[in-house]
Amino acid sequence: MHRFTRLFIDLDATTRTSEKLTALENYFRSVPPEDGVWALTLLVGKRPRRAISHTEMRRIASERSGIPLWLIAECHDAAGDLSETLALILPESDRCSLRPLHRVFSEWLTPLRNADEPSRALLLNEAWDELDTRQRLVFHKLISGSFRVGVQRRLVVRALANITALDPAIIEHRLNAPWKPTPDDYRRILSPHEHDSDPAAPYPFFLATPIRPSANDPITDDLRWLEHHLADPSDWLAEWKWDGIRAQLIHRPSLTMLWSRGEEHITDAFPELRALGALLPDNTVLDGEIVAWSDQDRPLPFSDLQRRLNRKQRDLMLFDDIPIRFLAYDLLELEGRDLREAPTADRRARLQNICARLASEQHLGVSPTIDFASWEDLAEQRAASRARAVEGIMLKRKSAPYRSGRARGDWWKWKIDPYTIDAVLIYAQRGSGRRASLFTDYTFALWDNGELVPFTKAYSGLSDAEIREVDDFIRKHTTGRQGPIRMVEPRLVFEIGFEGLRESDRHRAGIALRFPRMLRRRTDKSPDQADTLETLRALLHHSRTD
DNA sequence: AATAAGTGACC
DNA sequence: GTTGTGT
DNA sequence: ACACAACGGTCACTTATT
Repeated sequence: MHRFTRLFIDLDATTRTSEKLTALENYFRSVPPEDGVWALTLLVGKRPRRAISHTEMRRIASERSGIPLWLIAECHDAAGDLSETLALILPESDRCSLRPLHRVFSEWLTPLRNADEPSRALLLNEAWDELDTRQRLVFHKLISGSFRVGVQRRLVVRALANITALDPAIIEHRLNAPWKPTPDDYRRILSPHEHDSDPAAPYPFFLATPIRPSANDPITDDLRWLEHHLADPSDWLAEWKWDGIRAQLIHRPSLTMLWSRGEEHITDAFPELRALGALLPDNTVLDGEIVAWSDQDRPLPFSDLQRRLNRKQRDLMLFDDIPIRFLAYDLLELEGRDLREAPTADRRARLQNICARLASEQHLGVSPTIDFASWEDLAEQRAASRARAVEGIMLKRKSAPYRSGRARGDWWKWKIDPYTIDAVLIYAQRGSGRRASLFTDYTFALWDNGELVPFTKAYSGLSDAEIREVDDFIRKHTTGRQGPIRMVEPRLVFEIGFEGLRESDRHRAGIALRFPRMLRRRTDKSPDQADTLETLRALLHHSRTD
């Protein structure tokens, strides 16, 4: 526990990649597999679900420290983090626990989850007796299900690659296969032998970058941007950007599996697709999109598809209500040969060959390429995206290999221009972490019969400087409070951008937005010039019919 | 038993 | 998914 | 350019509270 706490503090203390990397390498070099595998689980895998509720933790801490609950709530409000607050208010201890990390799980965390209430209090007190302040902080995060630390998977992979002198891609591939926090699995993941990888694991996905991503790109026009950055249209392959779930379909002898982008095994949700495996040559891996597909031969909304995911009740799989297709767009492996280094155009040709034989399969299709003569031509076709129920266009360099992760340059997404609407800021809430001291979380409203009706929240889109301005306004123009929420004088107007909208009964306005964000402050507009709910309803109606 | 709140997957 | 910041 | 942090909403499911 002391080494892991040290690692946590080190990772938290810096934003420098090199320092994080060193901290990770030192840690993994110094701990035995029993502990290393738990650390690995915490850093790249799933954080433990909570073993005790905040309410109960607060109460037990209050009993031990003698600090009343209301005061703890105040401290929590000021500090912004309950684990930290409780670590600080408990009677100080300078003992430092040497209990190894795996025993923290087996002797504290697991029992805590299964114990009854009095035993939970006993266990917690026992742990507090042994841990120092920093260890308590980490421990609280572990047991309350809020453990998070500032490293992402990639960095951990790099650290392990450095330790083992293996290619990061190999580590990545091994981590993609199912593993459990056991010393054996840990040794396998760190095995210096290159081919100890699991054939059931998906390849790391290649992700596209949005075109014109940086706000300060001097070129503001999409067509100019394409001409400048992608140059010759004939070097590029265009496809529709489907609104579905990215997935790899892996077919091994007597085994077909489907993996999502988050490396989740989702085969069980789509048995129709597992059945496709039998039609493919052994050891074939397809990359593509699972899309809900109407009998009108067009995509259904994403939310329909989502209903097929995470289902426990297998008897109600909605096969007929929500039919699906796998639209393949890449071939990563064929008959055991890894094709990722081959040019995109070649992989495409082979993919079409394989799927041509299966043209009658209703659940399988090749995502068609879009013929286009010029960028202008493609822009015109893109304008039909909403009508086709797709999200825009994908552009892939014909000569490029299949890369891993969000590598820039070869795969681009050119999404449809977002919808926009001008709305009034009416509530605000504090952010968390780096933004704990500022009001960064905003609720927006539209006019409806002379009344402002809240319809969405948005956080992203403002720079720190703009946030400070808005925060200042909120502090000076608060009209009331409800718990952590401040009511704000309805004076600021923002242009809200979003990708789509649908009816929803979770919101008073009856409509929910997809990917809402602030595009800009409308200082030129007064609140009464903001849009109405009627405008939004009209957009909703329009989006269903065009 | 019914409802609310939380979690984790997808986008 | 989107976005802004820091290195 | 990249990694990271802080956020939006849905759905299905689980756990806590009434």
